[in-house]
Amino acid sequence: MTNCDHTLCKTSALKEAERVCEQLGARFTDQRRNVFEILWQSHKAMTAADIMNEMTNKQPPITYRALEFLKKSGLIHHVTSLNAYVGCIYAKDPNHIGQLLICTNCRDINEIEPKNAVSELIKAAKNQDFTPSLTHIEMLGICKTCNNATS
Amino acid sequence: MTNCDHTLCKTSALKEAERVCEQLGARFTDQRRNVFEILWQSHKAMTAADIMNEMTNKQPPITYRALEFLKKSGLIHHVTSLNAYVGCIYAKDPNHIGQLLICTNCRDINEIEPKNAVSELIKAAKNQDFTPSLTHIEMLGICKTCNNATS
DNA sequence: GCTTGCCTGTTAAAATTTAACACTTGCTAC
DNA sequence: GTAGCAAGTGTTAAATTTTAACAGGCAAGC
Ligand SMILES: [Zn+2]
Ligand SMILES: [Zn+2]
Ligand SMILES: [Zn+2]
Ligand SMILES: [Zn+2]
Repeated sequence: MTNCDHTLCKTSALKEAERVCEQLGARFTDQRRNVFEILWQSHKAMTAADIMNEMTNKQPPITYRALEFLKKSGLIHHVTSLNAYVGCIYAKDPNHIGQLLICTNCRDINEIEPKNAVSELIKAAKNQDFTPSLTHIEMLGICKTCNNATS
Repeated sequence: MTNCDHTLCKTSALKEAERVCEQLGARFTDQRRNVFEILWQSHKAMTAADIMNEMTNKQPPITYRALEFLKKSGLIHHVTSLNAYVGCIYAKDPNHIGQLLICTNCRDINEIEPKNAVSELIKAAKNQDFTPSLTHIEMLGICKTCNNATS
């Protein structure tokens, strides 16, 4: 997501977050907004500690509770291979499966949407009589920008 | 992997581990073997603590070092969404991408091999000029056995 | 105004992972 | 065979990450 109009990107994410909370009958409180805005400063993965350091109220439970809420609400993704977090750009679609291209050099994350890969996986799961509930797809590697920089 | 002849399964995994170490010019030491055999008692995900509890030498660094080695050597997978580990059944192929069906009820893991899903992902990555190095594909859900049990 | 449920603030503690460093072991070169 | 080296271990402790527990506050509905 290096080529986004990020001001716009962030604004619309905030709008979407408010809408989702409204719909869930939950509140988009100061703490939750604080975490959300910090994450949306960029598309880079941030650990809980990274986020906590930038928060107004820096106490661990505050941070973890907000992260937990945002994750459950589908507003952010937990990047399991880095144990970090990133804002979700498909929050509109609560059933989408996050497919993350994660740059190990700059930690920038590009969330893509190839339905094909997912449908192949679901097909394979069905073959094994496996009923999926939550899927993580994460590719670690080097992004376009970092690739160009080193060459 | 509920339908495997597990004695056989485990024996051949051990053979393979010895071969891989040989080839890497590394040693399959007592500690590494200890961790490996504990993991291969079943196809269930085990946390570092689970494993440590069953080891002869129960000191954290011993456990973590062995896990690190086995992971780097491609003999086990780190199951990032559970922060746990499981033996790899495709260790012969050092370049394969682990695709794990993880039962959240019994923690049993079925490693599958649909090349289609992977090739779709790689295609998508290429479209973004992203150079992948390590990919995690993990589906959490309910396995066949557990499904039948509850119905 | 009072209840009820959600959310916060605060203090600790538990769980997980890593650093540092001295020591041992197996191998190779002399 | 023995000196030197790299790989692996043992041990102590600390850093990092995550969670428990509980008291208090705030907003919406009766
Ligand atoms: Zn997403
Ligand atoms: Zn990058
Ligand atoms: Zn594997
Ligand atoms: Zn199961």
